[in-house]
Amino acid sequence: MDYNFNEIEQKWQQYWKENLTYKVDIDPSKPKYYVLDMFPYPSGAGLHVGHPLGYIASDIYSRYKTLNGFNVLHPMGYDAYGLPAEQYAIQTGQHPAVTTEVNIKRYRGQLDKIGFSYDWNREVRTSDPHYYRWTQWVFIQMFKHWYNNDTQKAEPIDKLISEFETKGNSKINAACSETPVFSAKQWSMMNEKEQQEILLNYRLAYLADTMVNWCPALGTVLANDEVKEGFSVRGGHPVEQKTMKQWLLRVSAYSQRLLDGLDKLNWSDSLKEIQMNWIGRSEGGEVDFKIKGHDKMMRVFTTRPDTIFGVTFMVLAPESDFVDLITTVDQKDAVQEYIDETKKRTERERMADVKKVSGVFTGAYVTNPFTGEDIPVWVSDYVLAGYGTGAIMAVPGHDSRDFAFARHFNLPIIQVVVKAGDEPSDPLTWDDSYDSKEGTMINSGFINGLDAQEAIRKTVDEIEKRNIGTRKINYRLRDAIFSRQRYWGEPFPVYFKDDVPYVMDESELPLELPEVDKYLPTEDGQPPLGRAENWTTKEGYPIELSTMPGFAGSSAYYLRYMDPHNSNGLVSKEANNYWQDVDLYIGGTEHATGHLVYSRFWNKFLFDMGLVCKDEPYKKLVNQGMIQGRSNFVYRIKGENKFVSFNLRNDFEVVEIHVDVNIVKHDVLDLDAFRDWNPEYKNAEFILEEGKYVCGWAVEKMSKSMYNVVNPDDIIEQYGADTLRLYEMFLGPLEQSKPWDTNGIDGVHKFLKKLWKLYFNQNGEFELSNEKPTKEEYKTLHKTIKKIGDDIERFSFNTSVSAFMICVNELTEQKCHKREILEPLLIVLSPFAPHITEELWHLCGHAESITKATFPIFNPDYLVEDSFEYPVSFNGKMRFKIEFPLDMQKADIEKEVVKADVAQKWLEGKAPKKVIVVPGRIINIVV
RNA sequence: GCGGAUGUGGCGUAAUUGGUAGCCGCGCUAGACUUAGGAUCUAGUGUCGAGAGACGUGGGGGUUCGAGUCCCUUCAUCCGCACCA
Repeated sequence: MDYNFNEIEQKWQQYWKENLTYKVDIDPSKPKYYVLDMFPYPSGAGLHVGHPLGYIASDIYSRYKTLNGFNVLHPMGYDAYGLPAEQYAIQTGQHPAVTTEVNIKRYRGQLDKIGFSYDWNREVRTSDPHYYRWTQWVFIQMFKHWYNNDTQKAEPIDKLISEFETKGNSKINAACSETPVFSAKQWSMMNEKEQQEILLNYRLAYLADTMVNWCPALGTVLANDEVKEGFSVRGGHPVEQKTMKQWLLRVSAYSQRLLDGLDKLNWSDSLKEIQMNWIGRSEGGEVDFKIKGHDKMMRVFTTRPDTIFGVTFMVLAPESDFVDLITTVDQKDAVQEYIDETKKRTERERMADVKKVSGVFTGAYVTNPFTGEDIPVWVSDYVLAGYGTGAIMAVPGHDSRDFAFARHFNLPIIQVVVKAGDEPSDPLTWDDSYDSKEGTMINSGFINGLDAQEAIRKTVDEIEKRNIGTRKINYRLRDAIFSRQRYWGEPFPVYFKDDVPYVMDESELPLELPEVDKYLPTEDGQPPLGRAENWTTKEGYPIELSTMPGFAGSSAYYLRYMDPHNSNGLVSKEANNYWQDVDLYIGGTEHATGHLVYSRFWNKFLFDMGLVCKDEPYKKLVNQGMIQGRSNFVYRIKGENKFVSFNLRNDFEVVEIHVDVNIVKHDVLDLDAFRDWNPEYKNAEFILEEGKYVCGWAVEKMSKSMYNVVNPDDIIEQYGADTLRLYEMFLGPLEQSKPWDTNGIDGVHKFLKKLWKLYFNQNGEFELSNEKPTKEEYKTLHKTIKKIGDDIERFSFNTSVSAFMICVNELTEQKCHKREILEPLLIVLSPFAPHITEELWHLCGHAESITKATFPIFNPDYLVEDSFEYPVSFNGKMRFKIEFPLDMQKADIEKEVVKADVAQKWLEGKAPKKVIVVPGRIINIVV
């Protein structure tokens, strides 16, 4: 019987489905293990061969854990809301729900063919009202909570209100927007609207005027992680800065906890690094500078308070409130002109000429609290409004941006730090600022002679003593803008009364997405929901028109999988206590600053509420590398319909043209297929080399336009899912990015055929012998058991595949057809190739699925040897091998090896200087 | 500029603690079987050299009996962040 993979795979996929093989339930008798894949956005293009890489890895791990007695939760679902479906809807009028449904069906079909062990009973879709009801519900809870910096956790807003009622807000240490101080009495005097506006400053989900990333082409605002270099990540449209009233999540309240939490996580260093940079903690202090001729103080944030004696000017961000306040009459026009100029520039342009120095003097001065000197205040766009206080003290001597600015505008530069071994020098001779991370303070009054670190401490102490500032930690992490002016997303369970937002009662959930006639903004610029009829509460209050962003639905999906059908809560206590958290999360690194920050935040909030038992959601995270495309080229002779083979192309003037990789094998073009590929090439002629047309190749992104997309369905059709699974793993280390190259797939497919043959006799009948295996056969099996177990534990799946090949090669050599070897081998292989092993397992006479088997136990006794063939090196170069018993004494080996005939040649009659013997490893002779 | 990762045959890669560099596979070469081969099997395949042998893990230097692995230095590629005070 031949290995008929198509038949076998369909048969077992059907069996698994009918027998609910992969259904899991809470089972307190077994340890739990939760393996999660980052769920996909179901795009219209379907899956290409790169998408399942991580899914295959996690599936192998899940199956392995199951075989080892764990109760494994391994779910899958869809991040079904998103821009592409909506853009398509705008173009075609087709409801995004319809296209999404079609795409999901296609994804599911493709996933099923690969033979994953997902419990589909637990599938979630973010666009399903049963699901997004809980997204909305969490939003309501965030609205109803504030962050108490003293207790370092979220607390109910009611508690805050009663605090306001009794003591006002002066004693409250909250993560909040800027709010004036008020007393209990003042609070009680406020009307409802005023109170609600104050409360918005405290809520974890709040509405505020903020500078947002506005993308005109998409007609929506975007979060920071959705913008890269001034363009939208989705679609690549330009993004501009604009002030708008938007919903935000107070993620910044959790900055420190998000940072601290990283320590405990088993994530790659590079990923942690990315998150640390994104959160961007910097320690320093805030200092007040008295503005001359005003009562007000100008507060700046600095990480280097020690350099305060080196301050020669101040710089304000163009958006700073101080600009209007302090600009003198004769500088007004110049400042206004500069601000108008900067406003016109897009974020993109601003970033493009970082090196270009620009700015304008306000005419105003502040007083340095330590030197008493007057310092001019400038405005420049190198200072960001959103970071620190939007104002800086410039220390041109020791900061390269300040240095460039001072040089450009001829402002004084003072050296206040000198490195050990250096002499102070004249700043006029410098090309750049002087590195001051370490060194001794000079020209710095009371901190002169101190080491910089010590000086920082002493300066801050002094600042606090004089009550002109405080120690301060700043974070780069911004609150997340949470509204999108789009249709295809979760509606906000929010209505407006007197322009003040209120959340709906939980009983009103889910607030379902209404129908609209068009998926475009309204004529007066309102979001698409402005087109919905009766988009009001029962009482007639208008409902919020924005919808939630993509990360809303993906922030707690891992919790919902634990208890997907629960209609009383996001997740039950029972389910959460059992499944706890994700033990293994596999996905791409592209979510490092988006999803992985937001969902950690989201989870910490739920943890504060006492709803979940773990404060970090993803214990271990593995980033699979990207699968790039491998493109092929043909070379068309200019002006002719004639193509020249790769190695002859330099003899002609040619144009390089992408050719579909699916009609190229081993870089040799299928000429007939090429002629059929495009009518233009129907009559193409070819200049061949050795009778073949050889194509060029390059590694590029996998995309339709490069004709290098390889579809898993085609591979499965040709080789089967087991081959696909093995080959994806065989390509190289999981975490490394690599091009997809179908060329090597034959080897993996041959391996399966070879495996298959071990179970069949010469007449093609299934036959195993019950004979006792030889020592060698046992050794082969147990070596493999050990290797595979170790490899899976460290996600080294590529080496597993070659270990299986070695195993099958050896068993073939040994002509082993013994049940005692070949049955356990099936179990070991089954996580990788579930179909063929299931088939053979049943042929072996088992009635139950191989997934219910137990992973064989490695017995080291089978690997014990009594002698070892030592490699013998001379001065580190291996020259010959010689066998000695393993229990032979070092001294005896030393004597024996020198006596050996072959050794004489290398010793050239001389006595060795030294002989090193590492038992069981190596002998090295120094001559 | 800062941070991270990676450099090994024609190609994908292996070498888990410093101990035989190149496992496994692709491709290639030769052969067997075959009407045929994009099937199967056998042998070979890092480079140079007729050979003995020499060289060889991006380059240079070091530690060591011994370095792909450790240290210093340098180059290249990829990724992330970036006027963050």
